[in-house]
Formats: sequence, structure tokens, C-alpha cells
Amino acid sequence: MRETSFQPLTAATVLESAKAQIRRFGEAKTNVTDVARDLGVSHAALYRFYRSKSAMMDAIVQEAMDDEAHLAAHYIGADGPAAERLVAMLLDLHRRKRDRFVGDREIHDLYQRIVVDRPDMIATYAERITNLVADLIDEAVRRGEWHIDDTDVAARVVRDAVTVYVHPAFVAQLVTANAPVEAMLHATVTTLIRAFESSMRYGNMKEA
Amino acid sequence: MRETSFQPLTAATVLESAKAQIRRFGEAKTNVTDVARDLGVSHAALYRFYRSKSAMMDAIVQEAMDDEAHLAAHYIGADGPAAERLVAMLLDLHRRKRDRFVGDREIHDLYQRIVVDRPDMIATYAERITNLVADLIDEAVRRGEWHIDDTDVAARVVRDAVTVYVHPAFVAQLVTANAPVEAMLHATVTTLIRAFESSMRYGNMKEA
DNA sequence: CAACTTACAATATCCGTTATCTGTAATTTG
DNA sequence: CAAATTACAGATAACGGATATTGTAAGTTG
Repeated sequence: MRETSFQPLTAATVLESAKAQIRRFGEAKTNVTDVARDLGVSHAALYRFYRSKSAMMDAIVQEAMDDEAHLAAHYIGADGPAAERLVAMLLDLHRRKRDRFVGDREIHDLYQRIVVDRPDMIATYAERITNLVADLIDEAVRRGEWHIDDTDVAARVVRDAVTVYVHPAFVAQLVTANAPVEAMLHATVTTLIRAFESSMRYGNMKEA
Repeated sequence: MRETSFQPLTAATVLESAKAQIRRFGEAKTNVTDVARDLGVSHAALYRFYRSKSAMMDAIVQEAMDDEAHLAAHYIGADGPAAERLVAMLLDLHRRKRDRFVGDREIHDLYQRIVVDRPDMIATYAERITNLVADLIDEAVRRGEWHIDDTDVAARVVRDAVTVYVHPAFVAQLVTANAPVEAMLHATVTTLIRAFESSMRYGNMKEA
């Protein structure tokens, strides 16, 4: 109960209660009346902050996505070789997903549902991360570490190649199967980097 | 109706009728009674060939998987540079999935369900394809085209990197979104090949 | 009057009943 | 007697009325 430790009702406190409900009972058994009861208000009060229940669910996942983007952004414009930073960035993104699956299962399940039900949200998120990768690649090219004629294509190659390590459904499967995920992610990224170091000419590939 | 053009009842004819039913009505509306009626026999007769309805569904997808493996095997031990053969092999695998999605939607949907419900079947299939990729890589290394210290790791890197282009759910999404899938697949595989040409040392990575 | 509650309409979910389907075994047929 | 059918029991799914939930709008309160 949030009610006991009194807090003003805000979008953030509503989201906290919603997450708490989902963690206890799962998304399926979570209804806005229970979330409101947890906050000590009527369910209608929550519609001041979210115009629907699904907007609330979306916001929870959006928060997680923002967290991941922030985590990844940390490696842009930082010191050290681009190769090490790219590996670290993608490893971090993988670990965030894995940690959610292992330690915050119900939220992970919600995230996974959104991946299916909201391709638009996922596309926006994917583009955001891809742009961060593109920024890192651009730096490496400017610093002369890598030689790539089309850094946008290179960024999308990276994104597609590591999707399997960051997509909630695959992470769940790989972790469950006890696969050596980090080693494989490392091998994959190392391979891409080798190509970038050796110089990649993509020619005139048309945009997405 | 298969009944008109008389054929002996075999596992293959049963599977044909099952596929025909699924194509017309979808998996959900397909029952074994209808499949049997289409063949002009009682539903119990089918249990001689498949010990359950789900075994029948599995067999349909297994047939598709076998077809894909056969398609891929074609490129092993063939003439021409390994780079061209790897690109062609993966492009073929992608196109088979895409063609099913575009021209045989109900069977594609069944395939996609099996991916979720039968991770064991998928794992076996994935390993089979990965082994073919490993064979092709081995050849390239033996012929001195590529320089790779651990071809099994390399094969798994290829598999993970192109999963997004051959996984039914992703193919469906990419094709629906009108993404330049073949160009991206080509860019991805080209990148991996560049690394292989330039020489990949994976060191002592532990097995899956 | 901003923040909330109560009241209510529309929608979705639950659940007990009914019907259908699956899988098996005893029985028939060529 | 091999191959199939008919008959049937258990499992699954479809149906529909009762219940709960969502979302809105009118009303209440500090």
C-alpha cells in the first residue's frame, strides 16, 4: 500500500503502484481499480494522468526503454577505443534485458507483450538505439579507427545482428536454455568490428 | 476433395489433405474429421499414420524445415567462391520464408506457432542449418578463402546475425513494413564475410 | 476551480452449460 | 488379418447470461 507513506498523486506514483501490482499479480490480474485502491484514491482519479489502462502499460515499458537508451547513450563521445565501447554498450543492453527476465519477470512479460502489440513503439525504440550505434560508429570513423563508407547501413547491420541478444523473447529463450549468451554476443560484435577495422564498403544501398 | 481422384491412403496423402484444409480454413478451424472427410475415410483411419493431431501439424512444419535444409545443403561443396555461396544460401532461406508468408499465409502461421510451442523442433532445425553453414565455412577455410580459428563459433555468429531475416515472425514484420530486407541481409552477410576474409580469431570460446 | 468522487454506460471477462472434437478400443469388411 | 469403421469416453472448445472492469461525465469538496 502506497497509502500509508503519504505521497502526492502524480503520474510517477501511479506508475509505481501499477508496477507494484503487476509484479505481485501479473498484468492479466492487474486492474486500474486495484492500482487506485493501492494509492487510496478512486480509479477515476488515475485517468487524470493516463487516458487509458493501456496507456499506463505503455508508459511502464516506455520507461524501461528510456532507461535502456540512457544506458546506451553513456558510451557515445566517451574515451577509449570504439571497439571496446560498442561491445560494452551492447553487453549492457543485453544484461538489462536479462536482468529483467531473471529478476523482474512480470515486467519483462509486459515488455514482451508490447513488442508484439505495439510494433510502432518498438520501431521508434529500435531507431533510437540504432542512431546511438550510428553515432558511435561515426566517431570511430572520424577518429580513423574504422573505415566505413555508409555508417547508417553499418549501424543497421549491427542492430540486426544483435537483435537476437536484446529481444525480450530471445533473451528469455537463451537464458532459459542456459546458452553462453555473453560469449556469443561478444563473438558476434567482435566479428562486425573486425570488418569495420578492415574497412567496409556498402556501396549505394537504398535507405530503409 | 481428394476422394474423386482416387489415391491410396498414405502418410503423404494425409498430410496433403491436412495442408489443403489449413490453407482453406486456417489451423484453428481445421479438425481431423474434416481432413478425413476430404480423403473419404473415417477420422480414426488417420491415426494409423499420425498418433495425434499435433503430430500431424508438426509433420507439416517438419516437411517445410526439411525443404529448407535441402535448399541450403545445395550450396555445400559446390563451385564458386564461399562468399557468393553463403550470400546465396542465406538469401534463399530468407526467400523461402518470405514466399510462405506472402503466398501460403496459413502454413506460415502454423510454422510461426510451432516456433513458439516447440522450441525443441526449432533448436534441432537451427542446429542443422548451423552445421551446414559450418560446413561451408570449413570449405572456405580449407581453400584458403577465409581465415578463422573456430569455424563452429563463426557458424553460430552467422546464424545469430541472420536470425532476424529467417525467423517467421521477423520476416512477417519486415515484409509487412516494406523494409529493404534483401539489401540489409546482403549488407549483414557481406560484413561477416569481410571479417572472415580479413581473418577472425575467436580464441578459446566455450561450446554451447 | 482544481482535484477528486460517485454514478453510470459500454465493454470485456468469467463461468457453468452444451456441443464438438480427439483419441481409443471393440467390431466389421474384403 | 490388415485396414478400416463404428461406437464411445474423456478432453476441448463454443455459447451465452451473469459479473467485473474500463472509461466518461456529472456532481462534490476543500
